[in-house]
Amino acid sequence: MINFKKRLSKELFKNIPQLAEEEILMMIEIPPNSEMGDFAFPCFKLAKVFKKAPNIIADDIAKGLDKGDFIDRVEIAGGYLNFFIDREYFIETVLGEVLLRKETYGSSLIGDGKNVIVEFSSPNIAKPFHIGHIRTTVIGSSLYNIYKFLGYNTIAINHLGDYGTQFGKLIVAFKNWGNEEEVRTNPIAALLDLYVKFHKEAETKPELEDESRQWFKKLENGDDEAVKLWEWFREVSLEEFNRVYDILDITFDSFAGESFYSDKMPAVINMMEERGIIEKSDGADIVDLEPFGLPPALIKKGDGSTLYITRDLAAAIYRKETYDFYKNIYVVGSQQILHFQQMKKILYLMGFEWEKDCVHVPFGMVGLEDGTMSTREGRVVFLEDVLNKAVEKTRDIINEKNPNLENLDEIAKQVGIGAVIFEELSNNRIKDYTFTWDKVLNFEGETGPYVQYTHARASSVLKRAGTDIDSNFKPELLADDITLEILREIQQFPEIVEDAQRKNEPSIITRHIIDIAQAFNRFYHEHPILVEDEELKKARLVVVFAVKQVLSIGLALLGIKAPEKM
RNA sequence: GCACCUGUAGCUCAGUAGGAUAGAGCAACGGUUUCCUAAACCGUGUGCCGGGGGUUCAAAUCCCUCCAGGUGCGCCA
Repeated sequence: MINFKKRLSKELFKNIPQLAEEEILMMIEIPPNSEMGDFAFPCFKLAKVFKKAPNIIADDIAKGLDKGDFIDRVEIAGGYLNFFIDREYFIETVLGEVLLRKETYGSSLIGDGKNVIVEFSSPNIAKPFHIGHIRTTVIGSSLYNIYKFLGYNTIAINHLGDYGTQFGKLIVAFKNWGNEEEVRTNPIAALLDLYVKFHKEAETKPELEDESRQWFKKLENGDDEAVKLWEWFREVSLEEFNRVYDILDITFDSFAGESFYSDKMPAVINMMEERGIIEKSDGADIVDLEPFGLPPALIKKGDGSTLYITRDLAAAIYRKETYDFYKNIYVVGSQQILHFQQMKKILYLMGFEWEKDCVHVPFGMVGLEDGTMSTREGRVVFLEDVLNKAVEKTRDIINEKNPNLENLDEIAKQVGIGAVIFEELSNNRIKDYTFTWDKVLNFEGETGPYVQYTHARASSVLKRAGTDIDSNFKPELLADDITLEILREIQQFPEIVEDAQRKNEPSIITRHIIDIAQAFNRFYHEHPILVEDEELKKARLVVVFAVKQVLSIGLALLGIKAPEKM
């Protein structure tokens, strides 16, 4: 792996033995402006150690430095030591690396032998799959890809919301007002109607609530009728969800949802009791988390039935036993920060030191322009509608701009869906955002189609060139600022991927491939590629190839297709 | 009331584990196409980085405090 920073820190270490090599590596930064240098080492911190002014220290280090074969020159500016990497060496190494590693450029084996669980999407059975679910779905899927790319053995779990008192309600509603035919033909809509109807009726007939609690109890006890209905609801809902997952091309390794853990909860509660961490309070069982500054966690209701957190505890323990995870990642909304804090503390109190490997990856809420989404009030934007509309719009654009394009449907799908996913993954996940049709259907500027378009352009040039990529090119022909800027971005890509993993933040990759695309479009505009001069053409084609390669890797990590034409 | 998150250009947002003159996109205005895809490129303008203190050689970034918005706090998930 090329790593200029690492090589630099090795050289610097020889002159600054007072610091650890690792420390030096962390201190190396990239100057705000490439004219200042390729890499910089700030000497301010050393001032205290050496009792000298930073610029003098920089000067001393520069004098003792062995430039080796890769440092062209060193400049001192203020307290900074600025390094200029030998251009030809830089060009050769970066492009050589991409040519060598191809679709594995930026991947690594740091995760080798480690199991990482990513729990994401997790929609509720019998409820619509709406725009609010898209974030967990695409963030989770992208994290899954990123961890896998870095060598982790990754497990995607869809923790379906397929259990809980809501199913008692649904059973009661179905038995009172349900119609088998309707549920069969249009499951989610019919079940949602029943759910809404239940709440309306329950306002005047509170006994319905009791009835539904009883039915849920029956379900937990394995009552035949209850289980049968529940299985049916689950099955028809899942069919609808799978349609969306197919469109998004997302797969899961496990659909073990909440119900899967229903028979594993008594054992968990026993463990807690043995540990003596459960207390009675107002008829319910709770765990006091006062010592951690957290409100108490409710484990069991007054009627003895369990709650969400108990299932999550059972799930975590089951996963540890089954997968022996290195990390157990929950891609769940920021509303549940407290829930996961409590869960981790309970695991801690139960003596599981691996609770620290359970990480909640929260994200902000999706709102609508006219307020928050409400399933019950019908104020909801269906994910499938968004995806379909994006594909339709893409088809219109293609018909206008590129009417002769082959397999229009396939490309329209790739670009339309890509636009939606890209938009979802372009901001820091913690930020709340407001869904607007304008935004998802905007295909210009920092968008998915922009990056895909850039990829298609690069692909098209390569195809037109008609020759194989020749790694025996003359690097000096690529030593202009516009081309170098592309190579700097490409050189950073592996670090960017690692950063995205460390922070569980796919948007870092999204932002970076925009930068690469921008740099390439500038290049594309300024430099004709398929020129007479064979040497120049050969060299530029290598750049085009590298850009296409890295864009396609980046898009794949986000879960977006990279069409060759569009 | 308590806890957590957010506050950067008209709008949407970046800002790399404190660092050099705070950057993109959109919107606005102007320009580029007999030439490899104009979903592109180039140019023009805008900032009390929510306010106030503090730490530091250096703060959008760390600490304190206040303000604004959001979220969460026992029988939902």
